[in-house]
Amino acid sequence: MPSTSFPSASDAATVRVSRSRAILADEVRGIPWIDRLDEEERTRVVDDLRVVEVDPGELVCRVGRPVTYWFGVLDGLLKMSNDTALGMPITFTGLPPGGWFGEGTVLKREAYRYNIQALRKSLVTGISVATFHWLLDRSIGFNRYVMMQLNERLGQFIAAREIDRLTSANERVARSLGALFHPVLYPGVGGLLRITQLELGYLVGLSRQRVNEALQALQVAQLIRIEYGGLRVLDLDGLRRYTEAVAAAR
DNA sequence: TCATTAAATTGTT
DNA sequence: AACAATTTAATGA
Repeated sequence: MPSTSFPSASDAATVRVSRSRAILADEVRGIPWIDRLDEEERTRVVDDLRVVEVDPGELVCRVGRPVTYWFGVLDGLLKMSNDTALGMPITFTGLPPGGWFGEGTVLKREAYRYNIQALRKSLVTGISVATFHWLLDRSIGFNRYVMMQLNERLGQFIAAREIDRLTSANERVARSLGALFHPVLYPGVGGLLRITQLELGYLVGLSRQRVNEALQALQVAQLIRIEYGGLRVLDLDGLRRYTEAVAAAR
C-alpha cells in the first residue's frame, strides 16, 4: 500500500446500485433533514433510500454520468474533486458524515460535474431523483434544507478558492479543517472529526509529514486536539482566522 | 471479561 | 521513505 499516491479517479471502479441494500432504522437517524418531513413523506423516503458500502478509492459518482441519486454520507469520508483541463485533479472539499451532495445537478437533471471518491471505507446512502423532486414539490421543510445546503456550499467553494491561494501549509490545513467542521453542513461530525493524517493529506494535497507538523502547530495554538484517528476542535473561529503571523507572535 | 496478537496510526528522522 | 512507538481492533480462551 503506497502512501504517496491515491488511486486516481480515472482508473477507479464506480459503485454499482446493485450492491445497495435498504436502510436500517438506526441509520435513518444519521440523516439531518429527515426530521423536517411529515409521516407520509418519511415513509416514502425511508422506502426509497438505498445504502451501499464503498471501499477506499471507489467512486460514488463520476463526472459526466447521468444523475441517478442525491447522495449523503452516513459514515466514513469522501472526497469531492474534479479534473482540470490539464488533467490535474483539484480537490474541492471533503465530505464527512452528515454531508449531502449533488443537489445542484439533481435539481437541473444534468450530469454530475465532479467525482466523488471514498478516502476510506464509507457508508453512503441516497434517494432517487424522482423522490427528490417529489419532496421538493410538497415539503417546505425539505426546500428550506436544500436552500440552506446550496447557500452553504457556495460559501465552501469560495473558501476553497481562497485556500488554494494560500502558500502556508499550516494555514491551508487550518482552513480546510474549518470547512470540514462546518456544523450546519456536516452535523454528523460533532466535536470530533474522524480523519487520519494520511487522509487529510490527500484532501489538502500535502504529505502526511507536513500535515502532522501543521496539526501540531494548531494544537500548540490551542485550536485543536490531536487524537488517535481523529481531531477534536477546541476553537472553530480560531481555526478559520488562523494565520502564520498569529502563530509567530506567540 | 481478559490476555494476546495483529493492524492501524502517529511521531520522528 | 523508513522506522519505532503508541493506540485500537480482533481473536480466542
